[in-house]
Amino acid sequence: MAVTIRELADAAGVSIATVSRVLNHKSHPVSEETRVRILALADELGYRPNVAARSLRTDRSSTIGIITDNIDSPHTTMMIRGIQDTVKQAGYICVVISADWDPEVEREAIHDLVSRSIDGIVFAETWHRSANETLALNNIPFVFVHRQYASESRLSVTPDEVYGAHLATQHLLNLGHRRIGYINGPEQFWASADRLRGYRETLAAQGIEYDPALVARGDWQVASGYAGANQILQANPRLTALFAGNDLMAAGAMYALFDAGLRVPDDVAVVGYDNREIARIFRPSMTTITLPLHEMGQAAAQVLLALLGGEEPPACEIKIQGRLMVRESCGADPALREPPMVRNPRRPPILSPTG
Amino acid sequence: MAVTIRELADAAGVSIATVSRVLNHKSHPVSEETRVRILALADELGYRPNVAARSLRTDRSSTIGIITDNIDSPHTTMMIRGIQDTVKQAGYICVVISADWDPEVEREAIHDLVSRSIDGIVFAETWHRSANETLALNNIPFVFVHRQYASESRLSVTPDEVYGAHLATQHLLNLGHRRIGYINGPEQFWASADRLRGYRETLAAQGIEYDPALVARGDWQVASGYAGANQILQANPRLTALFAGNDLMAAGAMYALFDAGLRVPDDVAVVGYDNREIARIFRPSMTTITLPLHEMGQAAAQVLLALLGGEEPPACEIKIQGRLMVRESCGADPALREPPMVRNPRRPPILSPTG
DNA sequence: GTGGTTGGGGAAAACGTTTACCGTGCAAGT
DNA sequence: ACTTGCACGGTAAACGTTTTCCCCAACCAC
Repeated sequence: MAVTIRELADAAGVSIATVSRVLNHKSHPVSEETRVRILALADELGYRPNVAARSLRTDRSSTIGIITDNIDSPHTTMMIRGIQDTVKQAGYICVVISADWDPEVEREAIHDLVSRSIDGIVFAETWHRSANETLALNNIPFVFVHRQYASESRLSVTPDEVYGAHLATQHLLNLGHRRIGYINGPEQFWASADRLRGYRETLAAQGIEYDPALVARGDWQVASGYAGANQILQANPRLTALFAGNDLMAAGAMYALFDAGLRVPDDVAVVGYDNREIARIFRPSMTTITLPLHEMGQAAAQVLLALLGGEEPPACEIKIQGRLMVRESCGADPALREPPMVRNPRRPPILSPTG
Repeated sequence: MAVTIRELADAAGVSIATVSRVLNHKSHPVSEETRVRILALADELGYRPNVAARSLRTDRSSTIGIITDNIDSPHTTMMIRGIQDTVKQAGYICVVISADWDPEVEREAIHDLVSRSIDGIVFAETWHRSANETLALNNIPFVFVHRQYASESRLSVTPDEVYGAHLATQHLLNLGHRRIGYINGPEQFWASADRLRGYRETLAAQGIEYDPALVARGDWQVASGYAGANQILQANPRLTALFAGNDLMAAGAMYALFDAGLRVPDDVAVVGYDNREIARIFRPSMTTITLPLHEMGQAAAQVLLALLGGEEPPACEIKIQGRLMVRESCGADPALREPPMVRNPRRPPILSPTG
């Protein structure tokens, strides 16, 4: 089987204590000579500490848990990637658990992780506050990332939605638009509230007063973007720009504009949010706001690592800013844009009514 | 801290050996009375075996590893979900590692997992055959799922690409089409080879001879679907149907058809492959072949569990069949279809040139 | 009555680490 | 010369399980 610390110690002619000391580079001094000898020998024999034995002794496992409601979501996987990339450098690996929006499953998962001497947990887009006490009791550090409900003050990292909506709105203002519609997500998501706020504040800063007739409410889905755009259009026939709370609704909105005989971006400029895959593929390709999921994962992991190292976390609530991704749907100067997936040399974008 | 087997044994007035025996329901008999007493007490005290200690003793960890090149891919996450769902019922959890197409990272990951007494590994969409010997040496079972290169015979589960292409082609034939174009993926992927084969065999079975002028080669991306469709169209002006090797190329193809003044599905029917998110969102929504990723993950996990249980695996190469997802782009009877994301009551689908 | 079997249970070794506790031997300070 | 301190290293306990070996009582067959 695998080579143990005992065998390594015997081979080096020292005690296992010495080996352990050089490997864990602790305070206890070891002569430079034996140090390099053991290190060389360890490398040669391919020695790898048995993690189970170490965990048993130290009650730490070099493992962090990621609890999410469903790993099968584009949001979640990018955050996981960010977390992994960061903790990996510190020698940690990740176990991922899908809790399926079921508090009982989540609770069970937490207990399981605790019995595995997990070092820390990040809750991605979820938290049912089940077994919160369990974690506190075993004082296992935990962090939230992209959590939906912000009712309590917790260590968490979230996207800066206000800033993102500001970016989108300001971009449209910069392009000369003044009547800018907004299709919001469901109000119970703070993302919706914050994005609406960013939209309003940016307009206000420009001296444009808020007009409720320019705002519709969707449910993040394509069909609601379609309906929302029609609603806004009906109240504002002279609309020149539309900002959608996410890319799916932006797609629906563009379908609606097309059906209304309006061209994008020529007649109406459109900006989405999230930078989902569809934004790249759509024609016209969508200008949108990126959700900085990878960076959020990294930030959450850094907070967790700090906690594990006994440090104070940098801040209680960390907000990560996304950025504007300029593509075709906003009608901005092509020089600013990334090339579209399919450029049509002869014809206007597919959504234009020229056919 | 957590309650140990010692405390549980003391509370029950028995030895730890007895407790261990009832908990692991092994051959050694225990009287029914003490059995229920211990079980009740364990439940009451919230006893959970320390996994590290158990691993140390048994060299098993109730953990299986998933190695993939990049967790941030729609394909991968659905397979992971399938794996998780299956192994969870057997008490296993999953650690997932992204190897980034780097054999060295993969090798390192394998060693890490071995030192953690991992019970089994599934390689998802990857394998650099690094450290294959390591696994064999420690006789850790492993399985491949959705592996790209099939040069060697290994325990693996893959989608039945021939069947999927057959489904698509047959569907178009059933709708009355005879001149059916095909945009293939890059030849070095067996998925491309198999899909092409399914296409050819289905045509042959119908007595239609294979025409190379109806086949183009893409690279899975949107732009290549655009180019491929144009190429086929130029050689076959009377084309009535197009089958694309994936949904992205199907999207590109539909853009090309639109630009050529052709309506989908009225003039040309289109079928994609993979059932990616875009297939649902696109207008017209795409008829496509599902990639049975969840089922593949489940199957792979079942094979692994069988191996872990000492059983013989059911088969060496398991192929999972996808199914036809009928939507708008093929022009089939609407009664057969799932409702599109956005139905337009007044106008034809967006891709039609009526504008 | 003797020997064998069987149901039930305990003692203790072992798994591979980390680490608290002790020894040396040597240099420096008094 | 006698402490004191430090650099270096060994011994052994401990972590919480599983499992081997053993024991005891009861029962059965002869």
